[in-house]
Amino acid sequence: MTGDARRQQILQTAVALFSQRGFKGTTTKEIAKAAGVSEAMVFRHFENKDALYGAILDTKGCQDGVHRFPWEENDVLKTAIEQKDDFAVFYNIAFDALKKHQADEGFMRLLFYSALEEHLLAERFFHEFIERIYEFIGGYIEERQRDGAFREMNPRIAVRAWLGMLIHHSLNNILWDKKRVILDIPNEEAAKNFAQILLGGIKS
Amino acid sequence: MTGDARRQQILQTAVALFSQRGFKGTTTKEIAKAAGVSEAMVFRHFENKDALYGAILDTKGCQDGVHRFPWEENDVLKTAIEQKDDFAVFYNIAFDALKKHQADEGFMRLLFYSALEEHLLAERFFHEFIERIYEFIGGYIEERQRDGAFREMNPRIAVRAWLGMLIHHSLNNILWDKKRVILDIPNEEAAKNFAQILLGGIKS
DNA sequence: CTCCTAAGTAAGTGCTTACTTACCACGAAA
DNA sequence: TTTCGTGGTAAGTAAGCACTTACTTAGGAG
Repeated sequence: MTGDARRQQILQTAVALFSQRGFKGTTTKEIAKAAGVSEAMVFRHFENKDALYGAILDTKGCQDGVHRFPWEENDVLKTAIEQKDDFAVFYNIAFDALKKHQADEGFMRLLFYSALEEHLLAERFFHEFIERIYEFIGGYIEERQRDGAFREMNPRIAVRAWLGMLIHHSLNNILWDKKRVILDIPNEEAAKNFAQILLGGIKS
Repeated sequence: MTGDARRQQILQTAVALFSQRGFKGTTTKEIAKAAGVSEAMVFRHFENKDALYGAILDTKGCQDGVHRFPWEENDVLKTAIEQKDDFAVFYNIAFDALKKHQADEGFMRLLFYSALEEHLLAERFFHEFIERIYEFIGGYIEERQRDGAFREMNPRIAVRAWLGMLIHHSLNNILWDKKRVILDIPNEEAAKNFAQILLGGIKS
């Protein structure tokens, strides 16, 4: 196996373990064993445990789908924004996000762990990704306020409420209500209802 | 110092440390040092590290104010519910919750840690506390739907959206945006805006 | 004064941790 | 045929971990 392939493999193995047990709860020995190599190989490819964790957040953050911005690649959403079809805009943002959260539970757990453990790389992720979400969605709301379509209010509070619905719903599904005892609905229905609630709440 | 007093003191010290660093991230030596005793004293009072963690979740979950229900002790909220003053109901629920989250950051962090670590006491808390919140707020919404004040929809989705706004906002303040870079608003304003958004979104 | 108990500790124990060293195998180029 | 870079490991090391042992103190009862 080439060095690069092995590096990738160790990385993937580490994602799975860190997301299940957290940073402190995962040992380098476990990672090596799960990847089918000796512990020394882990340290040949990554300077130390921290660097491995950093590399995960780097590649996960940059390459994988989780934090590409939906309005940069989702054509349905792009035309909805151009046409100022408010329901379609928020429905598609929600549907897109819920789908991605569901598809990458491991990364969600990882991010949550690193926020609790106060890893500085979690901080970086939030500043690079979340701040831009507030800017983009907040910007759209501001534009629609100028159009007279939405009422006057701090757009960032609306974004906070909106992301709250989405992220909290995913968090429930991943962490607290895995069996869907309290609420068991498909993503389409959640997206539709959340979009209706938000729009009803911020329209003029 | 009496045995009981020391036990309580070790417990409190451990809460602070576990909530900051998680279970695996906290050593028994650190707990002992922070409590000003030798490590052996920790193990005299608690059989092992796990038992110490269990004792924390027990006392925190049962005795402290975090999970008393606001509609059982907040008089302003109780009269608002009787008079079906929808804004006052949701404003007070929000204000109460945000205040409690802010006052007990440590317990919030502990709960999230134990959810990630899949500690069964987190599960117990969820079923004893969160399920009853869905029942109560969901019940109120249903009643107002029968009155014709709220539109037809699954009340639990409305509750999910509502709790999402509140919990996500607290989570942001505790975990991701401690410096309030993205959004810096007092609890009153957050409660007011969230209540307005929800009510606008579910009214007939 | 003696004995007993409860609060307390210094100094371990054996195991695990992150990380290192010194070495091997093998295929391709010189 | 030698040489050399690359992918790989066995066997460490020092520090840190949860937990224990063997001991000391202090106060109160007989």
